[in-house]
Amino acid sequence: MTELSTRYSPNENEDKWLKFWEEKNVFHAQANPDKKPYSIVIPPPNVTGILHMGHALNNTLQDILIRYKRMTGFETLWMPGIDHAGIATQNVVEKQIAKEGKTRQDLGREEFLKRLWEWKKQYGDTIIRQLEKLGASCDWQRTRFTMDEHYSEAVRHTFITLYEKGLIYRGQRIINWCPRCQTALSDEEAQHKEINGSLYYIRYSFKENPHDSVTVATTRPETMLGDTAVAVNPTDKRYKKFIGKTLILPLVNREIKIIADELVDPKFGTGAVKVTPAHDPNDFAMGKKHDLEFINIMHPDARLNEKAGHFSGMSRAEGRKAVLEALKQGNLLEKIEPHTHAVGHCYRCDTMVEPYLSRQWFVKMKPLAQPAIDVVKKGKIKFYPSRWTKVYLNWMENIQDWCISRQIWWGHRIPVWYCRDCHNDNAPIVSKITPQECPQCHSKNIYQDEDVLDTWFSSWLWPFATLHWPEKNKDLEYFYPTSALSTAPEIIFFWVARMIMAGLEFMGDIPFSDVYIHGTVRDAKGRKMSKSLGNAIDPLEIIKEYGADALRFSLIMNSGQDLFISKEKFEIGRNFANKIWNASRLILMNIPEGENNFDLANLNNQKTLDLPSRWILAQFYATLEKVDKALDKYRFSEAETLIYDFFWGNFCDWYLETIKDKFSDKNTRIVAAGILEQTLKMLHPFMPFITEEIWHKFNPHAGSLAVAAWPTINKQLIDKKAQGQMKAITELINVIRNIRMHWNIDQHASVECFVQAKTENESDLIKENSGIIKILAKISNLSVERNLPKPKDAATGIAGKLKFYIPLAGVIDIEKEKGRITAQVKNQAAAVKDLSKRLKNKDFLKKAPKEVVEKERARLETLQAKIKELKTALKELF
RNA sequence: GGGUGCAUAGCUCAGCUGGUUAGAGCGCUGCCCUCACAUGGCAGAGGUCGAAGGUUCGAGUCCUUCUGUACCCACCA
Repeated sequence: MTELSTRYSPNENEDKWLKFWEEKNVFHAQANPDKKPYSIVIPPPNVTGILHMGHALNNTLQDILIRYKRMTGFETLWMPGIDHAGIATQNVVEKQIAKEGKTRQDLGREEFLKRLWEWKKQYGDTIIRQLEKLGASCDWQRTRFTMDEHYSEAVRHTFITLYEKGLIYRGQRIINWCPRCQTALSDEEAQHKEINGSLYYIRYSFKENPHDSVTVATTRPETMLGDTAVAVNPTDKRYKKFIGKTLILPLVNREIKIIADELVDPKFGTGAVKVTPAHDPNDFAMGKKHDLEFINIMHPDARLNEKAGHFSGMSRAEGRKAVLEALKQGNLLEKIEPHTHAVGHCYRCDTMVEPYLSRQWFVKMKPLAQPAIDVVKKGKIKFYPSRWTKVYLNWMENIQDWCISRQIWWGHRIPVWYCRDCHNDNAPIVSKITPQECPQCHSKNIYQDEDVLDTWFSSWLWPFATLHWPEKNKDLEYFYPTSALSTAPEIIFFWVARMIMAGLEFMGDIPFSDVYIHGTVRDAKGRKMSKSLGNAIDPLEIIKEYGADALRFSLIMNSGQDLFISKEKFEIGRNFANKIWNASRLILMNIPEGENNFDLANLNNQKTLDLPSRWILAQFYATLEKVDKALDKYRFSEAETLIYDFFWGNFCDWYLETIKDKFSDKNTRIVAAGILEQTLKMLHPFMPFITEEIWHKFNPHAGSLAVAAWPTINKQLIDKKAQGQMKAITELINVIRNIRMHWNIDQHASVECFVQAKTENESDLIKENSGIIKILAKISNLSVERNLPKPKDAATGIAGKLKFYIPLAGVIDIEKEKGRITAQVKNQAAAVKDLSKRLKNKDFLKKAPKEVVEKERARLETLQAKIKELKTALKELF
């Protein structure tokens, strides 16, 4: 007899098991030649991160995989770690020092970095602790940081290797510039958003003939201050005669030429385009081609600079207003049309990105992309769900060079030095260690590149740099390539694609074979959950209130696609945990102190077990088989639903209800406790805490359930006959209950039941299981006869092939009973009609598979028999 | 401008290779605080599976078109 409280309270248990797991070191992985490796690298959360629902979902998914594989005998490594998140983290600390009224420039680089490291030390492991609370079974001893010394070396090594291969170069190009963060961004970091803007039509007049003009259309009138040409399509008849003519740029009075370029679409706007080579990627290309002047009219913070004449000093928005006003004054603004277009925004601060001409470092991507395309096309790497394959390939096939330099301070400094004496801008010193002098002129007057590398330039090494690459070692050899990667769809380009390229380039092998892409967590209205919208549900709050198991279980329940979350959705997990708790409680209360070997293999002679036991064993193993299959295919919610339905719908609702008075039987105890134990194992990856808790109630001296062996399928115990027989019994009980409810029989009152069995088998089945029927349907006296006259004032029930009577003198109303049965006849009639029609169809008989025809025929017979019985019952009422 | 999802009960979603009278949770109705659990039990109501065509003996499931909706990508100013 074990005393447990009637409600499961997760908080008392969860911390206890966290400590237990840590003390027993159960999540630690070591290269072990006797086992197969299974490894996952965590998508490293930002060092600024706090746990949100997306993390909770993604890390639960990974934990399910890891715990499942650990229990099925793999040496499992789940590598945890944190990303330094360059821009994001720098922004946080900049805000912090802003409160002191200072900027990073005030502090200077060294002092600012000191503050960043202090910040990292203080807050850097917040999210790690939160992931632990979620139950994530990472090998925490290995926790990595993308700016660890080892890791930084890997980053430098990578840069140098690619540079030497000619895959990294420095170039003057138009890049995405965030005027607020004041750094370059990659194309992926500029996120396009639809803007309802305007298209402005501006007149540029000819130098020769100031009364005549060409009208250009632009969405960004302020950039006209940097125009150095107007372009038209060479085939455009309207403008052919003007090519080569000179225009006077309004407001600036610069002479600019009309050039011809097929980049110009004659159908857009007026067919004449103003060309601003320093502020637009297309114009930049034309500028190069036609040898135009590049006039940068902006400061790095997007204020107009001295090149903008008397507009200098204005912000881009003010500048636009002022330029438009000036144009209007000069009657140069022909018209304004509404126009929506997509504009890039900084993915960190949401500021509108400026296409900006500057000198940056780039990675040449095409050569890296090709092998990464091949491995996916060949199926060496598979995406789950598979539709993401196309998204990946499409991006890879159109890949652009990657801008990797950032004008911030927090990150991996670019390992490049320049010499002031020989001005080697074009032959920089690229070195893993800080050089002492210029190798050319031996000058000591050298300085390092001011910039740092894109955060993703370190993250793309994650699957192997966390294993101390480039150093050769056992772990790297054993755990690489990793097995699976789970992440959000928006990370495919940033990270997944780049890891595949890096893995192939540096390790010569894929970084993982399976990529699982999970859904987006949204609120009940379908909006993305975010702090700024104020619609976020804090997973920690759910853990506090309902427990980590409930959070995990509820999140996975509908994780097949995007999740629409509201607080009530977590009740399903809480309720299920409570159900598990109470079912365990029932069993524990009925097991003698000290009895603890419930190995199902110990059941002597399984054939002699009673029907419910044979049935529940069959149901369990059938479920296990399906759960295995679902997990192997990354069908998490399906696996979970299978266990839920089995445990609640079969084990609790039926099995436990049938054995409440049979706990004195040893076999019953073994089956009940044994199935529970096996279910706990099956459930452990989903709900690690409560399963561990109950496991130890049954096995007080056992080790962690996390390292217990996953149950193995015993196909012999999937007893089809028992499943069929139990179905007949439960159906009988259901129909009796229905009749009781229909006639408002007091729930505590017992009734009599007379069953008519047509065969010896049926009769035996009912007799053997009369105990269950009596308890579950509240029957006082159950008699089974081959031939049975209808008792007086009795209700008639048909359950499958069985007909039975329940005497209800004084309760039953003959007219109402007629109505009840007639409704049932009607209910079946439609199906009978449909079936017989199908069975008369010659094409169906000829073309459908035999089994299907047979099945339909059998169904029709059963239904017809049932209707016949119902009709007889109706007659008997007269 | 390309691409990808989704549309099934009042709500949120299952329904895998086409084959019983389409399922679950929540909500709703009725009855039960029965000694595992009211975070519970039992019974029940509720669906012409977005629309129109097509393939097939047979379509929620496959194909085409359409409508609505969500998201992703893209240097037409």
